[in-house]
Amino acid sequence: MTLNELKAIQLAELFSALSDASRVRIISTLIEKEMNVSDLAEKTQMSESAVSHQLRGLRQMRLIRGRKSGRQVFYSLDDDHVKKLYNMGLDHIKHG
Amino acid sequence: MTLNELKAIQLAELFSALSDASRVRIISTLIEKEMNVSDLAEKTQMSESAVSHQLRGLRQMRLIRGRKSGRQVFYSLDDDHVKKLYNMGLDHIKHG
DNA sequence: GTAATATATGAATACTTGTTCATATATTCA
DNA sequence: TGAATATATGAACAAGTATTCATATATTAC
Repeated sequence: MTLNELKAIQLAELFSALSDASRVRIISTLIEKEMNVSDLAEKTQMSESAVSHQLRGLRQMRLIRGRKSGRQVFYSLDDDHVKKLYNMGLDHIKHG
Repeated sequence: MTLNELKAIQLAELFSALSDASRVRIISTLIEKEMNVSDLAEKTQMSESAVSHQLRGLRQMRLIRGRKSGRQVFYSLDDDHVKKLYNMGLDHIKHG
C-alpha cells in the first residue's frame, strides 16, 4: 500500500531533523552522554544561540529531551529510535 | 568518540535525501516494486520533470538505481539499507 | 533588591532547495 | 529519414532554513 500524505510529511520531517551536519554533530555528541547547552556549543563548534535554536527543533521532533538543573539544561536523546536511525545511517555511508 | 566533520556532512546528506515528502512518496512507491518515471509521476502526483529532478538526487545519494529498457528507465531501491531506514522512520512516527 | 550566568527567542539576512517551464537527448516506429 | 515518446537538464523563481545579533527570561549568588 502507498503511504498517505500525512505520513509522508511526518516521515520527511523526521528525516529533516537529521538532515543538517550541525544537528548530526549534536546528536552524535548526545549519543555519548547528556550535555548542557554551553558544553554542546563548545563540542560542536557552534555559538550557544545557534545550538539553542537547533535544540528547539530537535525537541519539537521529540528526538531529544531536556532536564533542567539549576540554570542549566541537560539534553539527551529522547529514545532509542534516534540512536538506531543514526547508526543505520552511519552504516549506509560506510558500506554504501 | 565524536563524529568527524566529513562523516557528519555525509550523514546529513543521506538524511536530506529522505527529508522531503515528495521523495518519501517516491521511495515508498519503489519499496513495493520498480517503476518507470511516468508511472512514478502519476503515482506520486508530481510532474515528470519534478520526479526526474528528484530521482537524480536520489541516484546521486545511491538510494535508488535505474535500469534502462528501451526509452524507459525503471527505478528501484539501491539496497536494503534504504528500506530499513524508511521502516525505522515509520516506526518512530507511529510509536514516538 | 542587583549582578552574573545559562538558556531561549525574535528579527534580519544569507543560503539552500523544490518546482516550473523550456529545451535537449535518446530511443522506437513508420 | 522524420515524428512520437520517455527521460533528463538548465535557468529562474518561490519558499524554506540556518545563522547572527540583540534582547528576554530564569536561576543563583551576593
